[in-house]
Amino acid sequence: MKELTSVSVPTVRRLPLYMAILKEIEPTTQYVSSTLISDRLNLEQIQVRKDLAGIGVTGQPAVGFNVRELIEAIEQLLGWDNMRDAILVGTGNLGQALLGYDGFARYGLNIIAAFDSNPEIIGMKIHGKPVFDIEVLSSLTERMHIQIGILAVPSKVAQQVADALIEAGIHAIWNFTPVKLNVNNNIIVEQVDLAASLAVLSSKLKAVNK
Amino acid sequence: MKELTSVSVPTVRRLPLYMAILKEIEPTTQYVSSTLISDRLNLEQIQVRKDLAGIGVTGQPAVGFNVRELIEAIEQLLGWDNMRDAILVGTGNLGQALLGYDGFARYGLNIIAAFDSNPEIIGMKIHGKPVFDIEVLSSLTERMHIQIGILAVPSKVAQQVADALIEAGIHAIWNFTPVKLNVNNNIIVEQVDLAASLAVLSSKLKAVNK
DNA sequence: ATGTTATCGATACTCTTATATCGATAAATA
DNA sequence: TATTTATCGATATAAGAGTATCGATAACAT
Repeated sequence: MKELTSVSVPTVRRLPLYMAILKEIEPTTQYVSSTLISDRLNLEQIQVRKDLAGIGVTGQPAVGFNVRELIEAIEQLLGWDNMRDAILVGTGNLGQALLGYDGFARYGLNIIAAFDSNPEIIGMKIHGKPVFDIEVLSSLTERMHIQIGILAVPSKVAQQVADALIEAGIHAIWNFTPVKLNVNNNIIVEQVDLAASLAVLSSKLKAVNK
Repeated sequence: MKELTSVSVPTVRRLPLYMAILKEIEPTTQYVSSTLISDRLNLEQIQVRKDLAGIGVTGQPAVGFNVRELIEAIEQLLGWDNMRDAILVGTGNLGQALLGYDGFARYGLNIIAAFDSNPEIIGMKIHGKPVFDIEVLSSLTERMHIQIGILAVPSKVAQQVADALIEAGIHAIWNFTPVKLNVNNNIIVEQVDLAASLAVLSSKLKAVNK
């Protein structure tokens, strides 16, 4: 169970899918084949096998992969084995929804607080999480060594708030705005681009309709 | 302005980014260069140019692309030129947030109603949108010829609700669950996979930290 | 008027990702 | 015990996406 080169992004994106299946079958199954996983996900068998090889686990010909071993390897690679604290900026619709989503814990993410600039919201709690003034961002992040910032602010201020996050010591930004952020390349940015996703849906629908 | 082959998904995903810039400069600018766009988005100049060529617009050497023409081509390709109606299923945290997000209008999407199975919510309005019983799904979708369904239900029932959506005549599913849906290939599925996105962020952070 | 520069289109190349093939292994079956 | 079958690893091939190069064009500056 060693990792030689870094795992590709497409592979990493599929790992949570594999994980869901593995967790489901774990109680009753000791070995799993790449075929079983690929069938359930409508993927190619060889793609699953290559992904698993990529994360450093080896299977046994004619037998399959050890389920427990796979789970541990993926958990370790994704950091789901120990919790990471994060803060969220922007308590609009989306920000509030993310604060209330209890599924992140399963993925090792713990949002400990939110920040906003609206005086009417500062000091309140949303889904049990305190909302602080964006101005005091760094006091919390630095004291608690927070590395992850979730960006859920309006587009117009996205870049500016991102800069503030980095200034406050954040290393990784989960960007829910449709803005391509301009940051140093030592900062990790992962974007959830709803506009892009909708564009794909929409263009495919358009292509079918005519 | 003709489209020869279908535009690639990566290209489509970048179009909204281009659009934001085009809309911004439109009032004051008639021609735009691929360099200007690429600089503002930290992309390669040639990638922008190839994308624009891909959607069927031609520029003028030494001059650039006509801004108005670009906007119209992209709007047409993405279907932003005329509104599409959609329904949403699942009024948990995420569902409610999507109902309240007013930015979709800009992308030609209009959520006209929500559906849920919880009797306490059925009959209410969320962000001004009515919530109906999931059981009466088809009566609305068929009457109004709705093509797009937004799936924001718990993972356990995702496949089952997707089947119900298709049964009710939905052609395209915007899937916010982390479940890989199993559908006929005449049905369009576009997934917003937060688990996958978080996995990428998390693995990159893990790689940096050691 | 002439040269320089920014720009595009077309073609070629590289890199990453996905898929196919084949021999080896061990379980299950005849 | 022999044969079939499902499975893996390794290597090779194909497909897709990104990037580089070069000649042509027209605006701008000299």
